[in-house]
Amino acid sequence: MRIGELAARTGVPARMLRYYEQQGLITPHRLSNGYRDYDEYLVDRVQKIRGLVDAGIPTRIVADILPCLHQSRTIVVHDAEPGLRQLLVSERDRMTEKIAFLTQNRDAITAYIDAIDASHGHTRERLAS
DNA sequence: CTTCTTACA
DNA sequence: TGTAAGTA
Repeated sequence: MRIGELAARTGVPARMLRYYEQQGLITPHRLSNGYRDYDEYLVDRVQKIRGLVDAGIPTRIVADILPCLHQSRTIVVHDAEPGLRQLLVSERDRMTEKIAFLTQNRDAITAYIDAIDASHGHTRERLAS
């Protein structure tokens, strides 16, 4: 598929798909006309990339983690590089901290939303969200 | 009409 | 990340 379809199916802008390619996160083939040609499995791969990046993981790190997520759910590690393990451990810890941080913010926002609902009177129904 | 690259904001 | 330009 071409970039437009992949963008639509993943929700990731074509601009970012080209960017991911520059970062070495994905390597689509090229059509005779020069257009990028993405394989089906890249849909899943891009969604995983977006998940990692959205979690705040720098793309350079994502590039290291990606090969571990080799398509299927089974994690296949070819090279058990010692440096990578340590890197991932520290990244995971950062994720844990970030999750705690986000959890606090989410709860704060929830409280705020409740306050808004409360101020709008109890007779009004909330049909929209 | 979609995509490509490069470059600027 | 969005957008403009000039192509293929």
